[in-house]
Amino acid sequence: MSRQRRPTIRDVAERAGVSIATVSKYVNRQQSFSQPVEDKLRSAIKELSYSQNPLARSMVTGRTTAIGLAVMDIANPHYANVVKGANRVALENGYNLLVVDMEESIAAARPLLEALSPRTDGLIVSARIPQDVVEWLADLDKPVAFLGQPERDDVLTVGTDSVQVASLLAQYLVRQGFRKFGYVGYSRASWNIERLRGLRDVLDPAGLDLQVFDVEEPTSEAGERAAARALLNPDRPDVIIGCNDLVAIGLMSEARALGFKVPDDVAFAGIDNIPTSRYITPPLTTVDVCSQATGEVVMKRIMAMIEDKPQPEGLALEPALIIRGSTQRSDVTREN
Amino acid sequence: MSRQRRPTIRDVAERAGVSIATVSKYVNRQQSFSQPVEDKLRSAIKELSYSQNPLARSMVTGRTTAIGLAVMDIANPHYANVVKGANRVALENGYNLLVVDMEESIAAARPLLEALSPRTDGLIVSARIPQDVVEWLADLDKPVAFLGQPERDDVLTVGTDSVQVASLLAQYLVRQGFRKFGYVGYSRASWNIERLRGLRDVLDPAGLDLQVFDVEEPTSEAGERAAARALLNPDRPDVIIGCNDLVAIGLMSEARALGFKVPDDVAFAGIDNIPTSRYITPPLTTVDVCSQATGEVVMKRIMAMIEDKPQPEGLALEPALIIRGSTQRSDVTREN
DNA sequence: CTGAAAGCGCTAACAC
DNA sequence: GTGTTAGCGCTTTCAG
Repeated sequence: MSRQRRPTIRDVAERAGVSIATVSKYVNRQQSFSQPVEDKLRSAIKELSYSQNPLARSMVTGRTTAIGLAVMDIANPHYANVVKGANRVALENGYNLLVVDMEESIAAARPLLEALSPRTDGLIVSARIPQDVVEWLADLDKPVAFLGQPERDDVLTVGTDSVQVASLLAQYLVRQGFRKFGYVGYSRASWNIERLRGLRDVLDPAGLDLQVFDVEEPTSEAGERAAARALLNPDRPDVIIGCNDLVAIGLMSEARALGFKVPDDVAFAGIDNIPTSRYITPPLTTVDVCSQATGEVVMKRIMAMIEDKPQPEGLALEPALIIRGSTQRSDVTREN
Repeated sequence: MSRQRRPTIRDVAERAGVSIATVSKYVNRQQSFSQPVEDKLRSAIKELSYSQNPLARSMVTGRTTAIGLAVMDIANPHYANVVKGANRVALENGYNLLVVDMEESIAAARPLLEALSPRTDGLIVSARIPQDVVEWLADLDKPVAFLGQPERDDVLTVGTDSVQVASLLAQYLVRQGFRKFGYVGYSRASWNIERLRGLRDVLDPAGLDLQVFDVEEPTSEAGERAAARALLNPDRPDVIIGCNDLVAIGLMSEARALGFKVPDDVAFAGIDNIPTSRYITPPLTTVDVCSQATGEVVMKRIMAMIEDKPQPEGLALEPALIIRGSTQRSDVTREN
């Protein structure tokens, strides 16, 4: 019905009897105007219900006031919370956050980012992307920040330190008296090797055993499928660490289905501290990686880059051990 | 360092020794070329790692090949899964999905959508937005689809029928022998009244009691806070339905913390069938509202609108009852 | 099959 | 204060 061409700046200029430059300046509040001109402008804009075309504007200014955020899997609550944090800060500062989901697909990353990049003033990207894409991004005339573990000095990366996160967890578990460790990792993730190192840094010196398993995707379903491998062997670990909470939840669920008592037969811990980990039985011990704060910090940092301001100080992300029932055996003195 | 301007079509043309028109046609695969030209084009593009600027393209074509999706809360797994479904279909068909989070904030909707709209060929919007924004969207020169319950005939809405969903659940619970019902709703959501009606359609004729409570936000935390109100009264329900799984999970968790046996003292059910509902204890009975399929369907429909094709057939969304432990009392004969 | 040229809607000098 | 004009990077007639 009312489906018609959007009015342009030229329509407004004609109607108000002024030049298009004047309309542009008015719309962008760039100066003051004589009363008659201002009145005509206001009514012309209202009558046509004109609004700026941001695409055309971006073409000439080179700015979009939008920031892109590409995550590996929006269905992972960790990423959803990163988005939450980033979104809030973006909105508070007059930016729009445009989120795209890469669906854990490395191959799709490049075209997705190519399409996203020109629509934004800056890009926030999950770190687990191929090196050539990282190069391409770094060469881009556009601020880029990565989510995750720093790998290069010349790019900004925000996230908790994976080595530290894993060590924190391992130290606690050692103190709890666990002796045989299992780690169910996701070797396709860039942080996997760091987390493994964090574990080994603690376990190796103590001479403790670590069995390593792998999932094909970092989900609860994959965790469930991996459980039997880790549990049904004579040398079964007495505590199993999932590379993230999702995996740990799947592992623990399947362990219980197989008849194991958690944590007495086998204990479980995860990493991330997603909301669900509090609600399952037993509640999951994990490490809070500050998902939402990560989003906030990366947003603040990329805004500083875009606006050529100095990087804000005091934005450190401190991972925190969250002790819950999944690692607190009844036969062991509890800490804390 | 190498921060330079993105290469333009002109750079490619120059390098390949052809005109920009030729480059454009090549990039858009609009015709075939002589072997030498094709070779030069390919290598020039590769060497410069050129990619089209979609903004400039949109300026002239009027199309963006992007579709916007505005959700109320990306941290709600239901929406995250809608995004998943929509994203997959979009990608398969050469569109980019741009997601924005409205953070459950009605006020923020309008400006967010105004910013999103011109960047897309069509908009998918969570239905719970103010009427004036709906009007504005409907008058927009752009296909729009809503997520949720149909409220107007002149706009496309995709989602499972909330009345049906609630009735399905109520019928089952009645068959299970429950007599005193509780519903913890979220009155700010447009679907709340429908869900309540679906419940009443079944309970009223049977002369069964329904106590209604409300949460201030549809989250597990709010569910936890609401639990005491619903449980600590002499006339406590024997089954409590959360308006969604998140709320139900919070309710059930707090009920257990208060010492109630679930489902024997009090049973719980939710709506949505989010992944977590399978992993908690006891597993949550719920109704699958086809979150991911909703995203797929709405995407297919809006693509049809954008491309002026007839609406695809056979895309009905059939909600399904998912029976789990949270409503299966040991003293009652189990069905199914 | 290839190229020249006219814009898409807007902003940013630069004149007046 | 206001207007003129030259593009932003690209597609699209229309010639050749």
